[in-house]
Amino acid sequence: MRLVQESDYRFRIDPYGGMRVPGVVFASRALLPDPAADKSLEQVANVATLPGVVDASYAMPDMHWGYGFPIGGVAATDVDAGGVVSPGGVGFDISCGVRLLAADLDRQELTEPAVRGLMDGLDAAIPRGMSHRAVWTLHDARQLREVLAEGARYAVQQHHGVPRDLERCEDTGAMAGADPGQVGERAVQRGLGQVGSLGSGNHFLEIQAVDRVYDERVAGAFGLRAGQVCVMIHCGSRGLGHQICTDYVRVMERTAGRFGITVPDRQLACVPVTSPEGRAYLGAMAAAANYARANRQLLAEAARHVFDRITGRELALVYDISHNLAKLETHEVAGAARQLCVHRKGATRALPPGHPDLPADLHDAGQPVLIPGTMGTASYVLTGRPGGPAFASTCHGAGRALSRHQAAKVVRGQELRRRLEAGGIAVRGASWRGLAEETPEAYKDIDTVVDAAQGAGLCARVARLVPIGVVKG
DNA sequence: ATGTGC
Repeated sequence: MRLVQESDYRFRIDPYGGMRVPGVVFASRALLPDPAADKSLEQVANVATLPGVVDASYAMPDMHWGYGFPIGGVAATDVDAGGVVSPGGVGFDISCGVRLLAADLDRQELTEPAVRGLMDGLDAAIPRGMSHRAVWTLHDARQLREVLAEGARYAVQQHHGVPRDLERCEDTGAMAGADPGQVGERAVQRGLGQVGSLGSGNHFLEIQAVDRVYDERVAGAFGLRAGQVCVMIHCGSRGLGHQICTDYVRVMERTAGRFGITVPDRQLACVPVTSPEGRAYLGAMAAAANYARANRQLLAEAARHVFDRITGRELALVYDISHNLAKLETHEVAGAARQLCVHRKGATRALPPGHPDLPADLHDAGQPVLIPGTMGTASYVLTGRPGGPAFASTCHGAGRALSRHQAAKVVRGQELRRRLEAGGIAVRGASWRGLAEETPEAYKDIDTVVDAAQGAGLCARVARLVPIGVVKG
């Protein structure tokens, strides 16, 4: 493989083997993965072999090794030119994403006892880890179908939220094309008892404060100001999305050959978007996306109740955006508008100012892009930039540098909690082992990743947030 | 990420 540096934050992999387009990696030299330990550059090249792929197989600065596609990967296929959809291009945690809420409260107003009260309240109110608890217990599969079809809209209809919330959700809270009938029985069973639960791994709910504002005008449009207290929620579609991914990888492994498709890695199993199997996957995937949105809506409501009880203040939704999704979008390719299936896996949509899909009050500001940091480190709010080079996409987080196993050997959970609390960050975990696996040393530096993303022209910084307290899945 | 593996 030949990796050519094109500019400070852009590398090109020239086509070789079956690659139909080049690979493009947006990163500084220091952020590039170590090929001895991480095969994600090879994965960028593998993705470039997929039928119908256009422009390039892209990777964001937080890229690392994933299932088939790299995490931090963006690839678009031309729907009307035999373009494929691949579950590995979305990931197991379908529509994993981030929701940010802003309190009408400044950091200085938040006393020590209030922080403790909030953290204890959230500790009790936010189901997480491997427990079987959730905010909502659905009556039956019929009610789950409503969640799968209508997402956060259904939660708001059921009075778990206010209509304004939906204006600040991607796709106003429900992805079109969701087809609950394509969701298998096992996925349904796993999904029934998990609406309103964080899960584990890198999922969290944090109380944060706006540490720095880079663009006052855009931050103001997003409802953010320096010193403001916020709540960030990072979670996905739990066992339901995982089961859907498992089921459809299996279906596509069986049927890809029927369409004459061969791939360099069986984890890239895919079928044409327009095939019955492709349509079925996209219908089930959109249903899982809606499940994840309802999940975040319910957890936000739980946090609102705690904030109201302890501080008497409200939480306004800034935005809710996914970073694991395939979407049918229109983009210009070689001067012509084409319908594309844009896979973003560990990559965030970043609509620029003026984009027609933005709500009217964000027209001049662009889409809020929410980047969750590692436990104990900063998170970012960004916005899209006109003429962005990767189908209006940017990074999604810090990106793992050590495996879970390696991370757990670096530090013990108890010690990590003491360290964070000594640094003024309150911690409410789910398990000591889970905490240790998420130690900041196991991740790349978020500030460096965001520098590279902005330097590559993918996005622009709006605000930096720092943690006050973390409720860890 | 995941009732953490075939």
